[in-house]
Amino acid sequence: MHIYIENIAKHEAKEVTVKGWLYNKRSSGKIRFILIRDGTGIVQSVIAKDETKNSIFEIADKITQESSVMLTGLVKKEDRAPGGYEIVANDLQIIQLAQEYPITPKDHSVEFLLPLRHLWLRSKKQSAIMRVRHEIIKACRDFFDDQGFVCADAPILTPAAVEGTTTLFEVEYYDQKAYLSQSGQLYNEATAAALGKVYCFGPTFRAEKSKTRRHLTEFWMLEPEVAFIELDGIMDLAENMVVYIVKRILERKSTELKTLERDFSKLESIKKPFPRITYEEAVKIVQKKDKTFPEGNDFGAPHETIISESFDKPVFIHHYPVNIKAFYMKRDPADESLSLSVDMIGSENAGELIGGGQREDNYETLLKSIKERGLSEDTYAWYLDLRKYGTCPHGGFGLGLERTIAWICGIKHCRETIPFPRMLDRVYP
RNA sequence: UCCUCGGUAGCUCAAUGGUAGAGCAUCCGGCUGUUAACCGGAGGGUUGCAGGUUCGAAUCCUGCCCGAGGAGCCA
Repeated sequence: MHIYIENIAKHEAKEVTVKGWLYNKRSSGKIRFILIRDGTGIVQSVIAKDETKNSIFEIADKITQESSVMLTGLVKKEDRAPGGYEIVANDLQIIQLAQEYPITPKDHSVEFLLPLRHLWLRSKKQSAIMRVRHEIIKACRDFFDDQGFVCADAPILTPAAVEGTTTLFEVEYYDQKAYLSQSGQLYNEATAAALGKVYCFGPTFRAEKSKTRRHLTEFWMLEPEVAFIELDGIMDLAENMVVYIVKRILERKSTELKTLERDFSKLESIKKPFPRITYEEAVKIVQKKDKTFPEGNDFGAPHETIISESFDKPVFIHHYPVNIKAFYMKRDPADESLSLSVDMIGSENAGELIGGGQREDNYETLLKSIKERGLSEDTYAWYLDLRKYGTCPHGGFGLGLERTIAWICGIKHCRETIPFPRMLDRVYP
């Protein structure tokens, strides 16, 4: 019977077949140990010369790393085997004998591994990250679906910019120009007015010349948008979501977190409430360590580090000055120079994981803001329409998926959190 | 666009102006419980490229190419 390695314990003392790839092998005189991986786990099989067919023993000698194989044998509880179980082989077939495999079980540099990403994904650590990624995606969807949100995805091909105009990938769209989406947010506002509570979840694209551990040119963003919600409600939603995701990964992906050598205590402390500080309070924290930081500026990576190190949980920073946030942010009625915006900085120096806020819902104010920034009224005509036909207080946020995965996995660089990272100067493989 | 660091065997690195080397991988041999197994042997090099200084350059100088980290911008 063909089984997956993750279920091996259920088949103790039974004959099973595993299908997979040779992970590694060791030998000692007349005994061979081969490690097979099938994507769900790794299992050791033992082949002793005097206790099995000669043909199997010869195959075990010949087999190379990453050859595809089919192995049949008896499952035995064995403390000496990694994982606690091993298979006593009585049949072994090579599906394809692999050529010399470039990625050995020793250390390699990212320089070497990145062009080999299609093979690198087979390694223990990388496949663990992909499994955590999958669970985070599923947790995000479940969190919103269970509360009656509707997934209403935004288009990827768009006629205009959401954020700036300098960071767009341009594509030919028949006889006109189109751009790859930087955010689904403006469309979310339309679907939220149709459906009440919505989210979109898909790839977004930014042609920034950024070359840091936090940047990909193609990254996934989860963006909920809610009608009749205000700033505090947006923070509540984000906080509940993050707590839910972290708890679920701890419950369901502990094996993977162990493979990644993650410090569990750092994740176990992610509980409500998260600190909520104003931009002004955040500036004071930064200025304690960097006296040169001018109030009114946006925080750069070193400043985020200072803020992050002051807390052992993610922290919300709200009420940023209007001029460092996008045109659609609602102004604080109590102080017109401030916006009802909020960012969430991850703990352990994970950077900005969430950006969002309450949107400008007044037609005249929004039009003024568009004009002030030199944007075209015509381009945003449909967006302005939303303020003509039953406008209401509303808002939402965007969660950077790859940064969130990197934070939860304790991985430094975002490029390891997506199967095939797209970065400045790298689109292969 | 700017700043910093780097490029030596398939991989990871050493050799600080004087014979280019080690571990892993590969191939051959040994070992009946291995845990990135171990032990012995072999093959493997235009030191990123082009100039220059020098009796002599992987090493010093100039230019270029490629890569990594970071800044700005941003999730």
